[in-house]
Amino acid sequence: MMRKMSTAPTMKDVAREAGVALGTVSKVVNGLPVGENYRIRVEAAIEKLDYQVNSYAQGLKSSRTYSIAVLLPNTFNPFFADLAHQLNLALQKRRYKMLLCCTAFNPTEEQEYINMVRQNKVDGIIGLTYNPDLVVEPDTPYVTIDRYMGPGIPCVASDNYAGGQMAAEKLADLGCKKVAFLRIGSSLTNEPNKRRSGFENGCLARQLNYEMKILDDGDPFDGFIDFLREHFHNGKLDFDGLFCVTDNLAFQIMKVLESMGLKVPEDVQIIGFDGARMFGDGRYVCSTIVQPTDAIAEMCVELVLMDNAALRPPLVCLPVSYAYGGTTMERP
Amino acid sequence: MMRKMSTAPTMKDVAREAGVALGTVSKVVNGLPVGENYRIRVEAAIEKLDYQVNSYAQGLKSSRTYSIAVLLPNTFNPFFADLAHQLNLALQKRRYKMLLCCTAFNPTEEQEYINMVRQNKVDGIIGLTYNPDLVVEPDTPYVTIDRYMGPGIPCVASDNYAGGQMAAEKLADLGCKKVAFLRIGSSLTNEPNKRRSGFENGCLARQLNYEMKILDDGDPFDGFIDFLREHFHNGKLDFDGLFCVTDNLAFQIMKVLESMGLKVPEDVQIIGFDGARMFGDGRYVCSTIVQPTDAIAEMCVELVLMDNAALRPPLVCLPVSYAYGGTTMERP
DNA sequence: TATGCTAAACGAAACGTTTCATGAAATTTC
DNA sequence: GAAATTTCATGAAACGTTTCGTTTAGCATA
Repeated sequence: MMRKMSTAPTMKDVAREAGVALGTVSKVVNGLPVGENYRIRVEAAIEKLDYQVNSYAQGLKSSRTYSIAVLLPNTFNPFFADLAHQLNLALQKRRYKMLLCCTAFNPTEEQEYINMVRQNKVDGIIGLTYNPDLVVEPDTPYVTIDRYMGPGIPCVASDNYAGGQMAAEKLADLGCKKVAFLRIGSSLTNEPNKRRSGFENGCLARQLNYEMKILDDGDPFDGFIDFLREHFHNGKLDFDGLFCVTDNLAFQIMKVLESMGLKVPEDVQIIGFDGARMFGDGRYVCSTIVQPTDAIAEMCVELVLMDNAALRPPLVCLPVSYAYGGTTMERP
Repeated sequence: MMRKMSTAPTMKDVAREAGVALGTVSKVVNGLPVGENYRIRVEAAIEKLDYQVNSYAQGLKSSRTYSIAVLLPNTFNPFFADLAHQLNLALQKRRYKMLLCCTAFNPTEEQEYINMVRQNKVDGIIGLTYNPDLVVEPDTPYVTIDRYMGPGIPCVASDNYAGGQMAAEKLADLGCKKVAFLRIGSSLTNEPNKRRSGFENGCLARQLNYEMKILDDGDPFDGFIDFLREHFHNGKLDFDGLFCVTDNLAFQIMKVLESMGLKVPEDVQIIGFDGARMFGDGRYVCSTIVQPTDAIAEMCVELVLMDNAALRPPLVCLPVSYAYGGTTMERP
């Protein structure tokens, strides 16, 4: 007496087993109101047959897929890694799946992923992208991180302006007299660019001398080396403090300073931005302005799943904080 | 004269537009042989209507979803982050999507994700998991990283034994006289455990004195601190070399040594395992045995997508290499 | 007991593909 | 030139859900 076990059980099988109609099973599965005795019978049948809904049939019928695509440049950079992790957590909490797409900062990749994801009918997209003219399906909720892309597309970011200001104030508090701001990155208008104006403002408020060295994405890194050399006389740097636009940059700059025979933080104090840590819980890579990745992730998920699109704010800025990481002079 | 644009175009729309049958459109979309003139007409219609296949309908009908679930503990640890990235690359190359699931080393999470993923009818699963008795759907191809789970479930790993041996040899080459192996991690049998025996063997071959301190997953980290204290007399450590089972551990141990007033690598040389780097391309966190994450990822994808399950090897070991990271004495 | 009303189960239709039996057209063969 | 063969477009059926108009059962009222 063989049972046909060749194929996975469907709702129809459950209905037959429980002696109820198809629609009733559907209701039970979706938690809709059903008579108590029916519910019990259906649940027993589900248990017995080890029934699992087929989410492809579900997706086809209801165009609700419980999956969100996340576009990030990579998972190398601890900031992105952290973001990926927090997004995964926030989505999981709501029983959503995360489709992770690494774009390598490549505008073509970004667009291709968006297209691919359209086919997959994800319920929404959360993207930290660099393509200035990304074409997104207007009917798929889209939320960006760090990059304002137009009305109807909310952008979630740290309070970059406040972060820049905080960095300036911290350097001033730590006794710096002449500082510099180093930035390399996208030349598009985006939220992280506000770090510069925040920093400038902070310096002005504290009457702190400052210079800027701004490179664009394609520019060779050597630009910074040249800049530092120009300000290097008799074994001493003109600056006693540096604010680097990211921890990644700070990390690279430290290597340059080291090769010039300069000590961090004794000769130059450095503050980065992002809050990069080595193993998720290790110490910070450098003294840094920490982005609240947990809050950012939570907010992104909140917004991308929001029913009433009209209520979505165009820009959400979340508070940053300062963390000691050994590249500034104070004791932690 | 309004076109109905309310809903996305379907194959039926394309067929009507091109004046061909539904099946013909399907063939064109799937690259099956079709008369040249038909193909051209269909392609024009697809272009014109901006048609995108609905992969949920596709998945329902063909039970081929072009998506693979990847289970990793997190994306913090640079090794996992690297793996995630390389897997993403390898999958993307074959036009597969990656469903990333972070399990936080939690057996329950792991099982829940497996269950969730069953519903989603992914084409396969690649998992770096810790639950010893994970129940996986036998009809979904499963490939593990680092953990042999039984026949029919291929395991991809670095050559951990050779890596351990390499670490011992390196320490011997660098002039160490007495070394120690520190390990914390899962007590299950798994591939990384072979690092110990490889190391032991390497030490014996080179007549290098060694000790071991092995902690299990739940054990408090203080076990290592106690161990080091026991071997610390008059400001000197009994060991001049340490092999830590992961870079993460090496990183933590370095902090302990620092707090004891010991200098790395002058007082103690340290070799870790994994090949963790800060920003994907920064320097290594410590001198380390590097795992070939690219090859691991490629192999996992290869195996999980392999048509003939019978041909899948039970275990694949891939070659590791040594990298200088500032915690050993040689110049890079 | 007959009537009206509510609540909830029922089950057919539809979602957008793939597949396959059918048949038409083109090609080959004698 | 007719018959046999091959080639390939056709379109209906099926995949496993959700939805919604219909029907039935249950209960209160008179």
